[in-house]
Amino acid sequence: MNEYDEQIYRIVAAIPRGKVATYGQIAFLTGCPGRSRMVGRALSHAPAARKLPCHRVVNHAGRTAPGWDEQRPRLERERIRFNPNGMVDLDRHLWDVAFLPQTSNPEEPL
DNA sequence: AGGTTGACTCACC
DNA sequence: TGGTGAGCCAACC
Repeated sequence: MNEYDEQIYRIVAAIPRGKVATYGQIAFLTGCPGRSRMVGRALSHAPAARKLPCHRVVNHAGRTAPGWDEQRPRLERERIRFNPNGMVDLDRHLWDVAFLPQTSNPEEPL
């Protein structure tokens, strides 16, 4: 695994229970905004041994990953709400790390 | 080497 | 809301 993937995994591991993050958000936190596709790829290849909460990552619209039917039940198990259209209610559950003070380092796990 | 493919996003309709 | 098209970039034919 390369350093960039490691960085992504660290950030994903820091997503709190009951919250979700978007691929773009994570790409931004790695210092490489615009690389959301790379985030998706890294997560799709994430080793199971890491036991990452990758179900807490959705796309910018709140849609869950295509072809992964277990993601939604997992989210609902943490009391995350879905809109009638099948999207995560981002207004309610989006990880608000972007609003943290600058003094905190989002790349450090909590 | 060059075309295709994605767990994506944005700007427009 | 939802569709489309362009930009994106590493992995994979």
